[in-house]
Amino acid sequence: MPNASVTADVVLFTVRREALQVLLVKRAAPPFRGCWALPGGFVEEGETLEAAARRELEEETGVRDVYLEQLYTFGDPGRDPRGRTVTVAYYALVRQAPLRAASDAAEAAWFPAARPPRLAFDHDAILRTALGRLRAKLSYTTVGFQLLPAKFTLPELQGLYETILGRRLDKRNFRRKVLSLGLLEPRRERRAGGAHRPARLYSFRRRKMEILDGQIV
Amino acid sequence: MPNASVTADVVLFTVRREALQVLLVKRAAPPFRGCWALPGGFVEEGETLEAAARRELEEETGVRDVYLEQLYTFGDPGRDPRGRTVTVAYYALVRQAPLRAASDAAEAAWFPAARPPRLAFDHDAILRTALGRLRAKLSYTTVGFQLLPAKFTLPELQGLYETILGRRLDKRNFRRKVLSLGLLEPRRERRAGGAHRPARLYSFRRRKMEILDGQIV
DNA sequence: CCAAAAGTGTTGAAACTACACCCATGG
DNA sequence: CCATGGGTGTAGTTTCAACACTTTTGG
Repeated sequence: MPNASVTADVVLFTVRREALQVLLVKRAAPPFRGCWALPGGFVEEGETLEAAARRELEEETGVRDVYLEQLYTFGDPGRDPRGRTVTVAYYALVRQAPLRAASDAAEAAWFPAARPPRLAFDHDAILRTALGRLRAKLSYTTVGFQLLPAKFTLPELQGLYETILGRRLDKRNFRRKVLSLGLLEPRRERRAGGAHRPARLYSFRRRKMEILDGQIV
Repeated sequence: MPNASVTADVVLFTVRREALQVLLVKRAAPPFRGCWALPGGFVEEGETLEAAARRELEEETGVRDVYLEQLYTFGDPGRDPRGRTVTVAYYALVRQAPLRAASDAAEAAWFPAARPPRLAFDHDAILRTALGRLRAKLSYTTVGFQLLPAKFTLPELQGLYETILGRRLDKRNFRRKVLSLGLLEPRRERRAGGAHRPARLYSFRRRKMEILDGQIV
């Protein structure tokens, strides 16, 4: 006696061009046809909620192997004109942004998370919830590290935090705290980059990543 | 095109006799007939998820006006033998425990949250999740205050924290920190209680309750 | 007057914030 | 040699944990 449709939607973030970006797809079918929306869709029989979120994300955008965490469940009556729909929202983080060129079903693109276009359904509320959660978790967990590639510099890590939190951080204090966590492995190489002094590269020590949830910024 | 049943279940905690207790109901119908379970049931048409949680809680146990917060959504296939069921779990806190005598539908009773009886479905996992969340939130929010009556003493508040966290706290440090929050209004009265020195009563200043989310213990 | 719980201060350690200069590199 | 971003240390403040005795009451 099913009484509702259950969907899994994903708020996928990345950082590009000094800004937090969210992945949206253009809806190919009504309702809200042609409108931008979070990737997601109906949970299939025999499939866990998280598996549905991952499947929909990959189907619609080609993105896989992301850090994924359940966010909140939205089920107000009237949020979907087709009938009672409950969506279990997830938020996810990826390093780079290799979108599948010309995805079969829908058009997908990155948008600034702070100023997204008009969204379908109540997806703006879901996005705001995800933003709040990401900012909060950034301060007391290491989730933010998921947004960087395997090797990165400390200025890059600091810039990431500043971008998401929307405020400047003190260079010396930031370095001291991050290094004191003992999560970073300094590497011999440096970032060749610009016309100036190259920065040292670091990588993560996987072991300690899970354990630690101490406050960072 | 509904594809699942959606239920709202509630993990209601209180503190009685020096222990954290959880409210359970005995199932009157199969599956798991006669087994203890979390109060909850199907979300009705035109009803928000939270409203469903409150309604089910009151219908099955007579308890209302509780502090209620969405916890997590459980939807693994196979968690309900009747078919695909997704449950949006809430956790809730109440001060006393005025159970409705002989509720119409089900038998309801309090159990120690740490050692519950065998539970229906995956309700043991839901309970564990709620316990973890409550302990975590106790440390950095003021949710725990929801478990006390309007007037209470500092030793009572401290005992509450010790009960939930499962460890002893230093009396002087605890008082200093709690009082420094400026949330408590000392009252002229004292608790008459035992054969010993009576403790001063306090009440909450409602205004600041919502604002504050700083770490407490 | 005694048993039992309420109440009260200090000190050392650790963590946080604020702050300014030198270093290394490519052009 | 210079412009630019990378890199480093200290001092004052605040927060935290550990710790023992005096006070008030009922019996």
